[in-house]
Amino acid sequence: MNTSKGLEAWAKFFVASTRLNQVMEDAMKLEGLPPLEVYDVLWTLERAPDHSLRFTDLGERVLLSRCNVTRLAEKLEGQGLIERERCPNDRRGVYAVLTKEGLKLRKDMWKRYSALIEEHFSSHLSEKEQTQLIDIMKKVWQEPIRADEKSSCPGAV
Amino acid sequence: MNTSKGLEAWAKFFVASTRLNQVMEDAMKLEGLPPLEVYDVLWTLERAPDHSLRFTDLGERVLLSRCNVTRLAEKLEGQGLIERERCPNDRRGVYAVLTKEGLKLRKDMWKRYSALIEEHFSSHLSEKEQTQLIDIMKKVWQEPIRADEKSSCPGAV
DNA sequence: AGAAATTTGTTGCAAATGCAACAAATCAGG
DNA sequence: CCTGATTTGTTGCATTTGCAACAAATTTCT
Repeated sequence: MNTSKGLEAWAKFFVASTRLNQVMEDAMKLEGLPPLEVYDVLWTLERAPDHSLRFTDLGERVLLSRCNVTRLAEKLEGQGLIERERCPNDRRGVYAVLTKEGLKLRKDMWKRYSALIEEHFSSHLSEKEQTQLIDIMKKVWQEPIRADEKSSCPGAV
Repeated sequence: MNTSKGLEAWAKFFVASTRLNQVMEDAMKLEGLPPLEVYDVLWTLERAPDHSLRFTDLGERVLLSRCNVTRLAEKLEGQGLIERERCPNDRRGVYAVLTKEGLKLRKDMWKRYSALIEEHFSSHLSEKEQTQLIDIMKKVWQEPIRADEKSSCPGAV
């Protein structure tokens, strides 16, 4: 059973993730790009079948509470990045559907975002270290398996 | 340069840190304990000389914006966890000083927090993996070196 | 010494967030 | 069917957060 080393690992992990996230957010904002949360939503929709997801599903994957999904969706719809569509089978349900503009913005954000990842993260690690990190992260957090999901592509935030 | 593997590493890193953080926060809240941000502040003060730090320094280390330091300090003071003390050398400055109650709460929180770290993080990793992770985190984020003593108290050399 | 620039903490305001209550729709089980 | 329980999305409310303006104190530079 581990004590100090495990705790030190957590501390370093926690600090690094917090700081790097902050650095990325600041850099994105500095160029007038939306926060990474928006990227996350757009990218999640892009991977989903028909570029659409029910609000509940979207919230689960993106880690937003329900009310926040409603409000964020409202805002994104106002910017023409997504559209709402009522679910035919379940009249409670609402789909968020990615628009062309949303797709374009996602790609534009990715240009900058991927460069930031490279600059502040990947470039500091050897390929071997990257592999090690991937393995370690897998052990520490396993995303629940979703039935749909297309295979990996750019930055599954 | 490398591309896909570095980006995958970032994605996994980002998701794991976000989710684990959420898990920990929820668990703490479930037991009526304050959020980890409070732990962070208390622990930062505890490590500092005389258990005290100027608001600016505190904000830098804990990653709070200035106004948030003021307000969080206000709240913690109301709960008797810290005290404010004016800086003698710089009449703009305010120190946040840890109280006995603050120290006690920090320790109580740590009992639970460390158990959560063990449960959700350390126990999933071998000692070797923990070492690897520490090394990788160091490469990816190096905390600025603080000239830790009364550094930011001007004129107090 | 004195004017300009910078730092430090506070405050008002607007936006974001979490929580709980809510109505409508669906589901479960007799 | 029918009643009660659950799910889904929305909304009101209180809290939190970030941003910008601000005054006081200090530093810088001439």
